[in-house]
Amino acid sequence: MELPKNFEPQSFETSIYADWEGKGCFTPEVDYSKPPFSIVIPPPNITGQLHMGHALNNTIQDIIVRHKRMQGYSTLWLPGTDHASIATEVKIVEKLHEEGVEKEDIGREEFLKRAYRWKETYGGRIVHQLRRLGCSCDWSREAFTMDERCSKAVREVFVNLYRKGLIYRGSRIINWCPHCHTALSDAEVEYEPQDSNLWHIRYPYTDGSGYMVIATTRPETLLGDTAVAVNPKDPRYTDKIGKTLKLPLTDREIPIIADDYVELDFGTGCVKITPAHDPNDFEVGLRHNLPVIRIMDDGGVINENGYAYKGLDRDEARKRIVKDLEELGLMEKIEPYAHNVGVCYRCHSTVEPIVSKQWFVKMEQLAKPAVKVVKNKKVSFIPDRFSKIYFNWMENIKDWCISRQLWWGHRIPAWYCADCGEVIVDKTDPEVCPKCGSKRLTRDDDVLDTWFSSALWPFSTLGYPDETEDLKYFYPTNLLVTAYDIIFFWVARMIFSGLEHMGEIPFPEVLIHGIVRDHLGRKMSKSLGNGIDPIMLIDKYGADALRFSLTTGVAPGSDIRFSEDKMEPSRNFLNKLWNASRFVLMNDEGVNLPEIGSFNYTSADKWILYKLNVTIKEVNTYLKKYELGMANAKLYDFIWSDFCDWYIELTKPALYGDSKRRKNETLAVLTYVLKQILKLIHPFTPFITERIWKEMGEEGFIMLRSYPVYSKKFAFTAEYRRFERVKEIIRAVRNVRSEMNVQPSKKINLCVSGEAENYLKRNEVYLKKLANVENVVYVRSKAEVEGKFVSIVAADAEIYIPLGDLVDFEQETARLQKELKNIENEIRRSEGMLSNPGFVAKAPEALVESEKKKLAENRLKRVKLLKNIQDLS
RNA sequence: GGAGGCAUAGCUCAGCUGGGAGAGCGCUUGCCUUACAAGCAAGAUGUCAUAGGUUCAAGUCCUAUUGUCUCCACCA
Repeated sequence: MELPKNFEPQSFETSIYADWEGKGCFTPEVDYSKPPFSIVIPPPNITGQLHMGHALNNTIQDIIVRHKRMQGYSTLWLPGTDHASIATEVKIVEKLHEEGVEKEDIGREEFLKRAYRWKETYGGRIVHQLRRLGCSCDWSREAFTMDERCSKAVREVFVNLYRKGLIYRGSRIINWCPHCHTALSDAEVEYEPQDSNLWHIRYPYTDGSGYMVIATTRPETLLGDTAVAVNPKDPRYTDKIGKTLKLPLTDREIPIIADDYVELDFGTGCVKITPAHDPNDFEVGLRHNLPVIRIMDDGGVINENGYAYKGLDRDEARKRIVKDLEELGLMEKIEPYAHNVGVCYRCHSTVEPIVSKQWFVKMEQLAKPAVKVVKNKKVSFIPDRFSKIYFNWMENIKDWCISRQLWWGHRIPAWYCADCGEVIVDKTDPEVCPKCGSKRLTRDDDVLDTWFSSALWPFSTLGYPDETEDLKYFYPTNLLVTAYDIIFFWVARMIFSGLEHMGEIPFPEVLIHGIVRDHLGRKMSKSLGNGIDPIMLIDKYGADALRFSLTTGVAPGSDIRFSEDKMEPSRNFLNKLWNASRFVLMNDEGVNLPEIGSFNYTSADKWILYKLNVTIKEVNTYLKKYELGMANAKLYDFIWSDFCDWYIELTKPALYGDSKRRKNETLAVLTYVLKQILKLIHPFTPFITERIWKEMGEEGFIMLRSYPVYSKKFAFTAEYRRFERVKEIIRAVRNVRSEMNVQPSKKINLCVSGEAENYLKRNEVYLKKLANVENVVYVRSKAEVEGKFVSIVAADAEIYIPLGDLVDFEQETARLQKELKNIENEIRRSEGMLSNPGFVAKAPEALVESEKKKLAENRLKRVKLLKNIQDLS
């Protein structure tokens, strides 16, 4: 039983993971004698590589999952990947392009073949990286949003929604990406600030009575104008309403209409209305029954409605139109103007609002119950403030555009009859038109928004629409863990989908965490090149160190600033744990240790067992609340400070002493505490704990053992407090040694008087070992102390350290004066509180009592200090 | 325009339902003490952004201000 001298996580992490996986440790049974606990992973895109965001998200999940598993839940962490329709298609198109091929050249079927091949090659990459992280996912249940199971669920849901009238097809204004050639949902549009101009253009009245000036940021859309609007209450234009204008650069005449949408105090108060290319204008157009003229094709090129500008790209058209207007004297002025421009979240091209025929999900009816379950806390966000973000979105939601003009994804299950025009939406592919019997059916070319299938993830992965055992046992899942940036995309949609299709919430809790930023607080991104590769960190420091770093000093929901230098403290900590374990193991000579509780504990034993017990309680409490940062801190402190710095040192006299019995009893406690420690911290650092566990002479894996729980048999409160006093005295002696420049190797003697004699006698061995003391002499008063000495004052003890020539009276006086000052400050504080009648009357009694006790002790200390100072002079 | 977060030691951040300011890194001093120098021991360092308020008691609760970040909306 011995560990290698050096802590080298690289040497064991991979094989331990393979061992776990091979033995089926991650695969839970559907077992009704146990409570279930399930989490579905936020499926990473198959295009992705593990980044720090994934590392954080999955570390959090794995800690919670491992804790629950050890607590005896039948625990399922269901992994999988997302086909990421648009992201993947963009990638594959790019790759084809590099080969000199366009997707249209090879056709849909061949394209999909290649896409699947690409998925086979790269889609598993991230899944293997999760294994490196130590994620205890049940790979036997691994899902993919486009696999058979999930696709069946998608089809089921689409057809059901369609039949309920919650999915419809219609011409609406949607966001169009001219680069990806597809529609986008509102959530897929990002806004970027852009410096542009506000062009003021003259639109002449048709009656020749001058012109109206309109202001626009998009002069090229002039070609599609079908009206100019003014506010009905605008006195400048009341007499103009109903007149017509000659639309420059065209042969069209357009009316002046009145609409409240126009602001009085912006621009000129006149707005050009382009229903086909602006969402607001589209609404205005509907109200006033205006024609809708599309002037751009799907690639952002001006079409046949664009007069002389036909065939020009939208940017080029803008330049030409501005130039032509200037030449015609129709450009009143050009003002610089900064505004936000919508861009595609995948390719960052400027999004073009256009009118187009698309499929939509009607949201109003679905959103209502989804808002309600969060309002009445059936689903809670942790931290709670994120529910506001959710409400804000859900309560202002518009219909969801779900069709995408892409090939990679779930193809919409709708067929059109060429003969009668019937639309057929069904769970099985139709052979003939049910209305006219025609066989000339063509399937809709579009695929569904990627998020349509992700919305079903908590139940599609468990077998929906079939009533599988998994679905019955594990649904609803227990928790969802995700970053706040996909609350809209994903969380909200899962909630209303679960309610609609399962009739039940998908999860009662949503744990929201922050984003990993770089050391300057910037988002880690490819374009900035400031990302850190988690796999590189794992190679260098080990997965445990990465996991520990990601949970150190974090508050729920807040962002993390991360840089590589956060890895060293974690690695050092694990090295500490490694070496402490080596210490325990190397002293254990394979003898049968006595059972814990079968012998009398020493004061130090009781102290550590008490502290361990408290730590167990705290860690469980924090884990239950998902306060990983706090649990992490408690473990760190207990292991490093209490166990390593104090307890291990305290055991050395017994381990190196003559009594075999004492040695074995001490070893029994050491071993017990270490095992508890390993279990406690296992969810955070699974590899090192499993590796050490293998040397501890236990059968099986630590990951399947039960998690420590608080035990009343270690409630040694009084003993703990007394031992804390011993520690205080040890610290004080060390301090004196240091301040008096006593050589660390030099042994000193202590003279003790006061009632502390009682317990110090019993703890002498620790005093001697930890403060390097030769002899402890118990005296009545300091008169008995020989030679020059320095003194330490406690409420229940006075300690004199004869140091002969090392003692400088002046220095010693100064030291005692400083101590006196501290004590007097404390006394003043206590007196202040206790002389306040409000405090005595209203504060909790226990607090008042402890304050009184402190005051009494400090007064005693003051008296002793004053005496010692007096005696020096 | 609307909503929210953050502001604590030189740096990065903890601080739960109010009750004597903490960690890591860095810094100073001394130590290779047979688990660990990726270490041990002893230290120094804070008008907890500002101004009010509530309370016996405020880093913690309330209000306002300043700075900063984010999300939503998107007025042409």
